[in-house]
Amino acid sequence: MDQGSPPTVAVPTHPVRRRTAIPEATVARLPLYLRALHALGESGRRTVSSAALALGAGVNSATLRKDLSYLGSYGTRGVGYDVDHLVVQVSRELGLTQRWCVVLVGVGNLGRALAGYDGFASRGLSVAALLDTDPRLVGELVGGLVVRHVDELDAVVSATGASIGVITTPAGAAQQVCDRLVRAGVTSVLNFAPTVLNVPVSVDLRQVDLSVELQILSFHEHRKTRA
Amino acid sequence: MDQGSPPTVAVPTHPVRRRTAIPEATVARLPLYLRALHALGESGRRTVSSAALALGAGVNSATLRKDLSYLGSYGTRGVGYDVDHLVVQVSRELGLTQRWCVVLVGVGNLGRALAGYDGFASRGLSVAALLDTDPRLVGELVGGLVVRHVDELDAVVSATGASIGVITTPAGAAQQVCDRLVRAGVTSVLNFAPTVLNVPVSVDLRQVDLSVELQILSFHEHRKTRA
DNA sequence: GAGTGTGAACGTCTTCACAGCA
DNA sequence: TGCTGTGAAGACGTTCACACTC
Repeated sequence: MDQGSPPTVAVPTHPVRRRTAIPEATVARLPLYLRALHALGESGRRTVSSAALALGAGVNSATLRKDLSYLGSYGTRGVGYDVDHLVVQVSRELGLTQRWCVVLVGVGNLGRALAGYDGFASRGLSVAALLDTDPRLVGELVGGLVVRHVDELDAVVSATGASIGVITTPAGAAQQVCDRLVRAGVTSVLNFAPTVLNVPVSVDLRQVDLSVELQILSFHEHRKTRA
Repeated sequence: MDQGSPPTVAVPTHPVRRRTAIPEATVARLPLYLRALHALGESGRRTVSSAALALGAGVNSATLRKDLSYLGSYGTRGVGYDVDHLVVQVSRELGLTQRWCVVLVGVGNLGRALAGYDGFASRGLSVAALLDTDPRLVGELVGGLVVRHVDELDAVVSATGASIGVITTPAGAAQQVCDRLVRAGVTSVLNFAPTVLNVPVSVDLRQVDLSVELQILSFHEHRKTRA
């Protein structure tokens, strides 16, 4: 996807490319494996088979084995995977062995939910700053952080070295906030506002629309009633 | 997928099957089209081309045309699609022309965010009840609804005729809540708790893990630093 | 000319099935 | 024997390219 690859047998342009690139679908499942592995570790399991781990992550065991094989051969035939070792490997692959600072813009209920979410801190992600435009919120203490005004965005990003921005503002403000984030130096954006955002190609963007999920369920409910 | 289809030319077992079943990937995009169409409608547009609508929804225009062709031929060659008409067609396909009642369990920040989300009411989805176990929350007014105790779940589902349940509890409580929802008669579940849930095959289940998205971004950030 | 609808090509993802190793 | 690692097959999804229509 980076270099236009010829339609013949894939010859790496750069001979010392680690392994084959990890498929996006695999990347999206690694966090699920990590979650399941943490749960297993806490329950005292030292080792786990692909079947058991797949169950805990809610995927097919063949899918899991193939996914893990992209990272390397970390299993033992006849035995399974060492839980602790696999946690390290998956974490490393996801870049969670280093801390990523996150700035969050929009301190509504969703913003608060994310700011107070344990799942981040326990992984390598820490919410370093909360920003909003509402003067009534600025200065308030939310999840141990003082809410700052959006105008301080540049200063905040510089000071924290944040590279990831989360947008939990209303849809109308999202593009403007996004532009500011990008200008401040953020290179990845997670958008919860129900709008399509435009970013430079160098910036990674992910969109999450909570209402989409419910509408998909509506479709399936609808289908049931006319079967 | 319902009937085991022979590997030869697909002959419908039931001759009066409406059209070909709509792919899941298409279903997942229909809400995006609907959102873009509503935005266009509010800005006064009467008609829209596949290119323009695709831009507003953040997808490729060929993908959009193919998606819409699954619903029928609602476009006019050389012109485009009638905005209002398409809103009706997409809404109908998603089952949003009827109201679906949703019960939400877990009135934390995320629960409140969802309860107060405009995007539901404006579509066919209405949050009919909020439930929690915390006695301090029970009785409180949140988004115009009085929070009820989870023990009232059966009564609430019966009274509202709710068929969709949303779980925004901590992970530890999710499976138990899910079981209760299913026993109460809910046939679709949307789970935000970071755990894999087990449900009967007759129940539709969707999982959303907010931390997964950030971990995916972490992966991409990590990849940038070693390029 | 403008823009939809769609076969065909292409790419990606999943699953099977089994060789190979502890 | 038990379970991983992986080629091969198949299902699925996307994109191209163009015939067809207004």
